[in-house]
Amino acid sequence: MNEEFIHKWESQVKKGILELVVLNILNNRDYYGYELIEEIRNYTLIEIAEGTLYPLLIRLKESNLVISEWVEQDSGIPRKYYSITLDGKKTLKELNIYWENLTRSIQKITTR
Amino acid sequence: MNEEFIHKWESQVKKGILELVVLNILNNRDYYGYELIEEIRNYTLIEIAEGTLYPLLIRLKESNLVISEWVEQDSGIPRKYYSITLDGKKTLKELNIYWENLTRSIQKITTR
DNA sequence: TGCAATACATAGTTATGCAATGTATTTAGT
DNA sequence: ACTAAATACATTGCATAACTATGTATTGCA
Repeated sequence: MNEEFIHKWESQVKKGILELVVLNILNNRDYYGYELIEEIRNYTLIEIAEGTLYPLLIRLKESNLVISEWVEQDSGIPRKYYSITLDGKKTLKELNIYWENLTRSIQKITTR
Repeated sequence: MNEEFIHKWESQVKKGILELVVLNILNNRDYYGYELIEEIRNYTLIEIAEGTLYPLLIRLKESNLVISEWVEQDSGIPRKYYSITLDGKKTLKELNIYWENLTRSIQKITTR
């Protein structure tokens, strides 16, 4: 009945959260874009469109939170690998703190 | 250093989440708008601007998730009280399920 | 008298997710 | 050999929502 409302809401909820997710994943090791999409799909069940991720990675790069490097493959299309920067790690720490407080707050509200 | 990035990110993260918070609060009892702002501020440390909440309540009403009623006061300005509808309760259940899965997924990523 | 708090509301700005579309290479199936 | 799907990147335009700024109006306090 309210499927449309819920669908729109789910899109809105992803705003900002996807940056948090991507930075946390890149905090473990380097990834290329297409790989990130699969990783997010597998580990979180979050659907992320290509038209969402690539601009997102560009924004992270422009904010100096990640750097990128083209890597030629033995066969196939070259991949652009992304690495988190020192700045990215520092910022991520603050995002994670904010996120933790936020979710704890909401937990209190939903379970009373 | 990246205060600007973090500040923008915090705004983006609130998108959708504020609707979840408001619906959960209204699921306990009726509130008027101004009261909701204080309630959210006190219980969650989430800052919500008036220019955010009032349009949000209008959207919830237009989606038939809440209804509103003007209530005259013995003294002072009349208050517009909001009540969650049956439709709102059903929708809220689904939002809470999605939210729970989402936060659990992110928890896995941030703590590895 | 004037300022802060209460209580509602809207217009314009800004940012992001997403569908649609595009390019190019490789692989698997028939 | 041909075709479709998968891989891998990217951009344009639309819809949506948070926020700043601004506005109206009442009440209480210094």
